[in-house]
Amino acid sequence: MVTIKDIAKEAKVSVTTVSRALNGYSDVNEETRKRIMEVAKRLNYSPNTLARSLVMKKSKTIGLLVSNLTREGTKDNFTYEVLCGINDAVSRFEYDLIFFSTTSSKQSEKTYTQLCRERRVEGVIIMGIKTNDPYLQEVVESDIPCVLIDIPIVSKTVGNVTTDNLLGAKEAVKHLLKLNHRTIGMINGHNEAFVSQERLKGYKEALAEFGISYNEDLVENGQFTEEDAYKAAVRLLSKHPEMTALFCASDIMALGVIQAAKDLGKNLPVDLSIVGYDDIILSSYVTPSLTTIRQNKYLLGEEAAKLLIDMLDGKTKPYSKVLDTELVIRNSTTACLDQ
Amino acid sequence: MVTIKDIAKEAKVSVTTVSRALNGYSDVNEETRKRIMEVAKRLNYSPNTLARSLVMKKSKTIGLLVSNLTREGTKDNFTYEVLCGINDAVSRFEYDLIFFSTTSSKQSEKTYTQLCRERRVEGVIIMGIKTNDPYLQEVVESDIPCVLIDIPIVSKTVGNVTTDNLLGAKEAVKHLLKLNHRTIGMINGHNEAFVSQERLKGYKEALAEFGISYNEDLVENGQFTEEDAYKAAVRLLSKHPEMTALFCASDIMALGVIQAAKDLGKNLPVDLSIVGYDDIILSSYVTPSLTTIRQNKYLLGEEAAKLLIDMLDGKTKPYSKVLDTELVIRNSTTACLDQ
DNA sequence: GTGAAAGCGCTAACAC
DNA sequence: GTGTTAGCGCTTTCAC
Repeated sequence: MVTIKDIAKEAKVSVTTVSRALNGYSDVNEETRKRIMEVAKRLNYSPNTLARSLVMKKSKTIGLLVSNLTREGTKDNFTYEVLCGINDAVSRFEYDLIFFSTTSSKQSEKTYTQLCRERRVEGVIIMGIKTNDPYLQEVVESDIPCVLIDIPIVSKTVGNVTTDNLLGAKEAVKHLLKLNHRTIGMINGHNEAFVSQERLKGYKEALAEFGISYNEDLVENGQFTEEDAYKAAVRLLSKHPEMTALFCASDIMALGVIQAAKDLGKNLPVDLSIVGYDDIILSSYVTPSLTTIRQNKYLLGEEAAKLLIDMLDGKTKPYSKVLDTELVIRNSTTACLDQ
Repeated sequence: MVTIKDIAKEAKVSVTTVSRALNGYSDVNEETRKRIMEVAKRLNYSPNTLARSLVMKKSKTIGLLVSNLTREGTKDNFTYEVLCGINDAVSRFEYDLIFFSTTSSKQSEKTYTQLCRERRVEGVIIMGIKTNDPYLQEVVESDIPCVLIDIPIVSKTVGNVTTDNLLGAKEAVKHLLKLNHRTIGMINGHNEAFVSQERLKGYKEALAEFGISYNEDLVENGQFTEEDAYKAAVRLLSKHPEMTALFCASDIMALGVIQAAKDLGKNLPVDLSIVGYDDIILSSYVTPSLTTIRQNKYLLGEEAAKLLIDMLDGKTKPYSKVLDTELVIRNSTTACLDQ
């Protein structure tokens, strides 16, 4: 492998000059620069970023920690789309992305800080992590710049990007309320997700605005999975036949709910209106097509990467960026005719 | 940042001994080792892989070149699932994955070899690349170990993993032939994909087996997109009203074909049987649900990573691995009643 | 069993 | 404008 030493020898200059010429410093004679460039090209030289990073203490890499890069994420295109956004932004700024392959078993062996320091990443983007993940505590205490996706923590080194989950959920439920529904259930995710907490708040606020008191009996957790949501829906609908609408904290869960309702002999959407959350591809393909709250997942990733890079460049202190959501009305919701 | 030098000082030994102790060499006194380990832990030491890689000339990283990590890939969960497989396998073998963020504009500035050498990756996995991509030629000539996904090239340093596209397509078309269809069209991808060439061969072979001569007028390219496939289907179905079945080289395209057929007033599947390829999630959700050829995308990624790592470990020479496909029969195909 | 010393490929004072 | 030198953090002969 050819090094700057080889170039130096060939061009009859010192390695310093080669380094300076290659890095575009101004204090190099135009002629020598040209000669050096020519030699570098002829020898097919590639700089060794490992060596450079070692001395500069800058690796130009961003770590990516995805705790749910699993086949379950396939239906839900969430992770993938966020990834696209991150990748596009990161590449625009000449950083490379290193994928930390972390399984829960490995987490116990290696701490978050170790993971990052070993690879000398300059910053980290984290997604899909639960609020009770042991890494999270470390992230906050660590001095490694980091941007969290969907976890509203801000510290000296930690920023985050998320969508407005409270408002999104509120809008979803208000949509149902405006359609005259008065007994509205909710299938939430799980308690270890900030988004679930926020979406529950939104649900409550919407009800309150319409003078309806909150009944915790109408809310169940579906663990963000189709199967659990199916079961939760069956329980909820059996126990509360008066329920005319259900708000689900994710489209995947709404899929399970739709199936449950069908299996219970419900005629959708007349017997039951359903609103999802996310706007995944499948939403427009299920029958009935799903009314939902759209999150711009690509933008979520892009903004996360941009925020992190701005932090790394010292252009900004960490902060919390909240993106808008949008109600998408399809065929799974209709006016309530009861009473 | 604490280094082995700090540990050496603290433990009152030389850096050599620290290095040996930390790396589990046998020729270190048990007591010294224990002391060193204890100090390392107390100082919260993390090894610097950059420095290690520099001297060892092994980076324990695998490059990932994905040329279509775009939002268009969202519908099609292909890239995502392959990625999951790669990630799982790679993490099992203690490698990390580095994502080369390559846009076509960047490709012209930096050659494939440069990209790899700069980061000193030990090997590369490439997917989504077209057969006319300028990088491909380089890949073959380069001495960097590489595994291609869905491109059947083998060289001294290049292996590949793919599914049996010829057989898959053949099975798809034979399924239609057995249902008594005799005028079967095909919407293929584009000529710059090996899989398209193979699937076309499979289509031809199936027809030949049933004594039907190939008519190129019944085949159009749909560029692997829903929109182009829609247009191609409209053209094909208008020009050939006698056509009773269509084989599509991807499910995404089949989605477009279904829409086209509906828009032309066709009653599916009675008026037109459709077979797709891939078995994406949407396939079971569209109406009618799609008969298709299933590819195990996760396995594709997993096998690619395993092959590459085996090559890196010198356990095997590069070779071509072909995975099986499976016909999944749903509601978009039915017996032909014509004649 | 342990240490001194060289070197991986690069950048950056500092001198000239 | 260019070269000398030191050093980034680590591994690895080689000698003791």
